[in-house]
Amino acid sequence: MGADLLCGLNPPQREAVACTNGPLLILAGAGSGKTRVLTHRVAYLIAHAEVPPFGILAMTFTNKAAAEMKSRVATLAGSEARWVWVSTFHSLCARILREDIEALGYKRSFTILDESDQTTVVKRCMKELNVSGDMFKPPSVLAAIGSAKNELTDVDDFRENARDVRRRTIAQVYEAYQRTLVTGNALDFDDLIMVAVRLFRERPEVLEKYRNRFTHIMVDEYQDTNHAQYMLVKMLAARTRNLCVVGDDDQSIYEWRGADIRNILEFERDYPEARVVKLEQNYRSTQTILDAANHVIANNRDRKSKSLWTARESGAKIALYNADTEKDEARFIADELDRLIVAEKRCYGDFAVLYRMNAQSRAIEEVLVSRGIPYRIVGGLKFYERREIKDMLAYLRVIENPEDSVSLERIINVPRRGIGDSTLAAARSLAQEKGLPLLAGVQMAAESMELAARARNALADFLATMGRLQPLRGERTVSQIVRAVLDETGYLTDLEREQTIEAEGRIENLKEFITVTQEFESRHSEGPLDAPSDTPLDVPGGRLQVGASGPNDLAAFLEEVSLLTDLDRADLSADQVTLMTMHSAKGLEFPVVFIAGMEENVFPLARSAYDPAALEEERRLCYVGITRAKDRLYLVHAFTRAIFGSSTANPVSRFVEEIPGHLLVDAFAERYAARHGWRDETRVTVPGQVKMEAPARVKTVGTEPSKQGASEFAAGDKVRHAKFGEGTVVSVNQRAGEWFASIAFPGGGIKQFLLSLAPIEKVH
DNA sequence: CGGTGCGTTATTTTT
DNA sequence: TAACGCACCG
Repeated sequence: MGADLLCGLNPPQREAVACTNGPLLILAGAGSGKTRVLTHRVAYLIAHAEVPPFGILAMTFTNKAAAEMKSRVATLAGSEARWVWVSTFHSLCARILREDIEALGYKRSFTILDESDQTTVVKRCMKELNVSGDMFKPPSVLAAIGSAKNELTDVDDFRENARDVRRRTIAQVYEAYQRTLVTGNALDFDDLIMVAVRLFRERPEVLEKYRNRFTHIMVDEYQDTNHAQYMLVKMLAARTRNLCVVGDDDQSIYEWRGADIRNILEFERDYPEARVVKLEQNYRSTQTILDAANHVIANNRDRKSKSLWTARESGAKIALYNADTEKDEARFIADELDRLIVAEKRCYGDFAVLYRMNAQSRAIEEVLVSRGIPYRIVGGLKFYERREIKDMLAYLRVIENPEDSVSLERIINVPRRGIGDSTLAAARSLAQEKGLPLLAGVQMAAESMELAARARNALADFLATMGRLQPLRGERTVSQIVRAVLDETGYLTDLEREQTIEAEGRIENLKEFITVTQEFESRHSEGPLDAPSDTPLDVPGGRLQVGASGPNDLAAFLEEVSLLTDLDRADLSADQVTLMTMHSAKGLEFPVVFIAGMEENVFPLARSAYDPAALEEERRLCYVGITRAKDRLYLVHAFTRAIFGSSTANPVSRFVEEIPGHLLVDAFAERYAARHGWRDETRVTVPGQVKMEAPARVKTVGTEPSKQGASEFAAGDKVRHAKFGEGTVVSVNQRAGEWFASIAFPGGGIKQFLLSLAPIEKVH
């Protein structure tokens, strides 16, 4: 059996699978069969090394990766596999904390806050502390708090290390924020990890329990771990040191979110006895695509050198298309897509369109809709972030955890019941005086003579409603509770009364939400599958509790939902074109990939261009994007792009320049022009609302581009414009035989000019 | 209290 | 473009 598991693997893969003891670092390039190695290794541990399955812990970042690994391990190792713990970092920590968090003074019914909840709390804390929203943007304050938590820096540490005014102010907000969470018995995503580490530190006997349990630990995407996750893994693995981490420093694209690339670069320092295996054979892409990826990434300094190779032939060249605008870009993509469906008998599911920012999806979507091409968007507007869904979840959370003040604030006046800001503020201050959760403050306020009778009645009504809903917890199934909330609160009636398309959409979403709860119930009523009665932790499959609708159903549902993302709901098997950011595309592959927006200031983003570390991360993102493609890759850039309202002209991305010319082919010259002829995109909108007429194009394929004006100006030149005054040439680029210059004016932004017409002269 | 309208601002986001 | 915060008014 053990030997079977080594069949069909290449030598380094085999080495990684068969290395069952001690620390192991697997450097797995893109498409090198990483998941295959991980799953085979789990099966091998069970079958060959006789490791009990419940001693194996495999950690991933996404539920999707966890689910895939789980099912593939099941295929290889059979029913034994369900005892293996395959879990995301966050759900592992959530489960550990549900068991033992009481040791730290939280209750086991704690709520998990998502990002929008966090923003709400931070904004409120800033307001209470009179911190100016101009100087301190809530998202950046939140980011500072988040990265502190990722570094395991608590409020006290943070305050002590706050040197300047800014940091000291943030320290105050952090303190207030954390106090809000603690009194609300709530944890944010970062807390899940940080508090778990704290639990291990303060309760060695708890750590000991897990250390003894997990004799073999595996971590996927190790390059994306942050310090807290690193520490968690280190603590868990300290006894046996049977730690296998898999990652690729070239695919580290979450540094901005706290991922610490040193975790992988310095693994051998942490574990000097570590074995290192490099997987460099790529089974995914053509040689041309790999060459391009290798050339781009070679421009990064800080990396473990490796070079991907493939046994596949070189394949098609990478098609580069210079679109006029983002609309033309979308049109080109749709054209090529249709063409390949016929010419190469492709299906929609073979294609992915990748971009840097979600905002770019719009133009592409519009064209796909108008052509009737089926597509799916990953990311962007999320199901669980829709208002009505968040409202329902907030009700459920308050029912489950009445101390959850964040959720309570969300729903106390939804639907409208006449509880306004001032009433709420009164309740809040009453609660704060006594250090009690908000609900207690609401109860006091309802009886307080300080408040108007109308406000008191409104509060009393609300309390009565919640009083009817609260007892349903443990008595009814989740879907029954949701229905009760919709009815009792009048939420549904209000929406129905609205009679708008928007309201109808919300009702549809609520129906969908009920379906989600029902699915959850049917999954959980299949009865105890395999849970031994001695410890509820022994449930494989990421579930908190097993069994028919019991008292903890709601808790389990809420936990599952808080840790779920849209990606987990997306059905990637349907025959549709996939649109998503390059970040979301990590770990996926497609026969044909389009990368849109290959322009400076878009990709790489303008703010990353001058920060070497940020630029390297952008480049890794580019590497990830390129290596998603199996057979064909398209790089598309637009001469001008309307984004956030105004249009800007950007030069082609430096990443395109980093690809050797012989790997590229001009898609326009190759076929697009031949099929369509030139179009007459004549109007170019430039920043500052200046509209400029460019001559209609009368060019035919093969005509030499005009060289006129080419030598006149160059980047860096100082020029004077008749209207805008002195400026500096940022770039000069050619388009359809005409030369354009981007000129920066002090204080006036960057404007685009047609050199043959614009009133500009050189200044010496 | 709650609705309207204006001005500001703008990555990426595994959980 | 579009979402959100804030100020103002009924």
